[in-house]
Amino acid sequence: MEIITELLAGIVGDAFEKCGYDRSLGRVTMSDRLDLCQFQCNGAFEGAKRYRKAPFMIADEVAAVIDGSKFSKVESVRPGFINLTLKDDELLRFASGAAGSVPASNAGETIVIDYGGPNVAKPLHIGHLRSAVIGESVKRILSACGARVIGDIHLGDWGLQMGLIISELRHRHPDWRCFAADFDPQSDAVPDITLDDLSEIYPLASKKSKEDEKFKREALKATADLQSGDAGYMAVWKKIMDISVPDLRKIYGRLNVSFDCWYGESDAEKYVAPLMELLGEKNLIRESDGALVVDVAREEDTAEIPPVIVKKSDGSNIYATTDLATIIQRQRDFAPDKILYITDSRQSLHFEQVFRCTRLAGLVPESTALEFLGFGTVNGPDGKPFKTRDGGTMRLEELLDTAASAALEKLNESAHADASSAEADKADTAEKIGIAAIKFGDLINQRGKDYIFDMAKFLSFEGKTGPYILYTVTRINSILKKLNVPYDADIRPAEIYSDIERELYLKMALSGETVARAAADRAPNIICENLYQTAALFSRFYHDNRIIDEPNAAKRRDWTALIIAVRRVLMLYLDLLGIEAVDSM
RNA sequence: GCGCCAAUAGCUCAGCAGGAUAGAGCAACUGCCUUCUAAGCAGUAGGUCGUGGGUUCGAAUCCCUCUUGGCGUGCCA
Repeated sequence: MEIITELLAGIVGDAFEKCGYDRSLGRVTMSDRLDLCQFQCNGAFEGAKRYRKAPFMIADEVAAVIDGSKFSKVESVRPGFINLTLKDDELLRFASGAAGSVPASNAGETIVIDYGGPNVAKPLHIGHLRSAVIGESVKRILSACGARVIGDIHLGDWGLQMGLIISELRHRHPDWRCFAADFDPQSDAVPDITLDDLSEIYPLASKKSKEDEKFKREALKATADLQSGDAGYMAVWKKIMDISVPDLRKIYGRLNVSFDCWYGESDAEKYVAPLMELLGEKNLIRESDGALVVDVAREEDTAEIPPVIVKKSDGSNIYATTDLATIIQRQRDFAPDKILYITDSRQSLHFEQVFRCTRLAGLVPESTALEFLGFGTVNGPDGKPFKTRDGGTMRLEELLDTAASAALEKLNESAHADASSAEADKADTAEKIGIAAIKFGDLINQRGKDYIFDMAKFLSFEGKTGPYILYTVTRINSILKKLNVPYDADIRPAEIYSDIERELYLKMALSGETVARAAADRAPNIICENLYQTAALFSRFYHDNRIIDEPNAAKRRDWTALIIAVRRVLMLYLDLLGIEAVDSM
């Protein structure tokens, strides 16, 4: 599809060129003064410097020769703006073409996105929300723009956290066969462990290791032994994976977050030896305090960049090891053009080190982009990292349940909630509304910044929220049902009757640009913002006009076409955010 | 110490490849449901864009100083 501002930039650029100026000055943006025009070009200001001429003179000159066939208004306005407004039929043509389609800005690219990154040792908590939700959206946006995108969850299943759990289990159950020297994986089974056990054991073991040096050493030893393939520990590890992974799948499923690969750090193990060999061949490894490190600092660094530790002094792997080994695996399996990492921004230095090491070792071609997309911390209303009222960590599942039950309550008290809908349907709708509230609330924040997670605000479902968007869609659905017109009916609008409609069409005409920008910046919040604005414009239109009892048949038909197009845009945006709509609420 | 990031309305946040009057949601106040779903709509009020300088015809946006806060700074991830 065509991006409208680019198309207009071509037309205006032609005019600049015709007047003897650089055609790139013809850049067109959406107007910031809709009362004056729909689009503007500020190229005359920029040209003024270069050509030593007053901006308004250039603007006058250029405006006079712009091909006006698509415009109802082309004017030069002091001190040098070129203002453009499309003819209604052109706007309609653009808007109905743009509604629901996206630019192929990433066609032909293969992109691996590393997101989610849950730790299998403990239940998902609110901190895992962002990576999952942002990653899913970025994946969908890039995929919509034509890229072949591979989402990889990159489970945290091979580090110290496993050693901690194993050590604690060993203390509790010294009699378990898996901890015996003569453990036989063929005949000995590991007793059952439950999710509740895990969620109790991990924090406890983690705390214990900070206070008890002996226990810490045991855990480190267990980690190293696990990585070396100790049969008993492997059996316990397997057990933990067997109970943890299905639970993760369930919750990511609720969040409508999916992964193409469920690889973990453990899957990188078989690439660790080749990695070390390669680093050795290139003479990149140096021994330091018993550990093996790679120096990645550069002359021009203003900050001190410490070396990457690729083997700990006890011979075990650290996250840099698995991250590097995983790059080998990804190169081998997918030969991606880009690898995107979506993790907490506190890991930025770590990834800087890993990326530098990757370049030094030549693990991927020079042309392969490695991008770290950090996100901010989720804080509570007090501005400190989010905690429950009793100071604990809020489990993600509990959070989703709370949102869903608040939505259900609201659904029940709603005037529209008639007795006709089954309880099961209501619960399903409430679940979707709750998830929409949480995801939209997260995604609307600029990725890199910390944000305040306020439960009360999330559960109010008012204003600029996910439920507002879903509600807007249900209103359109409701009208279309009463008109007996399918949601996806192919009706082309012929006429615009009011400014609000014109604004809606303009908004829709710019949807391609919105998606392209969100893709380029890996910024779902741009989609959120435009989704809200589109929905809000529709709501204004909705209140000013009544469609189903509009006596003028042509008008009714055009309005029907309008709301179908609006619906298409809303649904597209929701899909790009990974949010499911509901039919009614 | 060094490095990264942030600071915009009472609160939470957009806006930042420089442009015309700095926007939204919430909270406050006023209206609007016999009419397509009021999880809505309209309106009022609310801002020296942290400070000081600089670049520019023009700065919330770019550069520098300072202040405050957050984070990072080799064997957790």
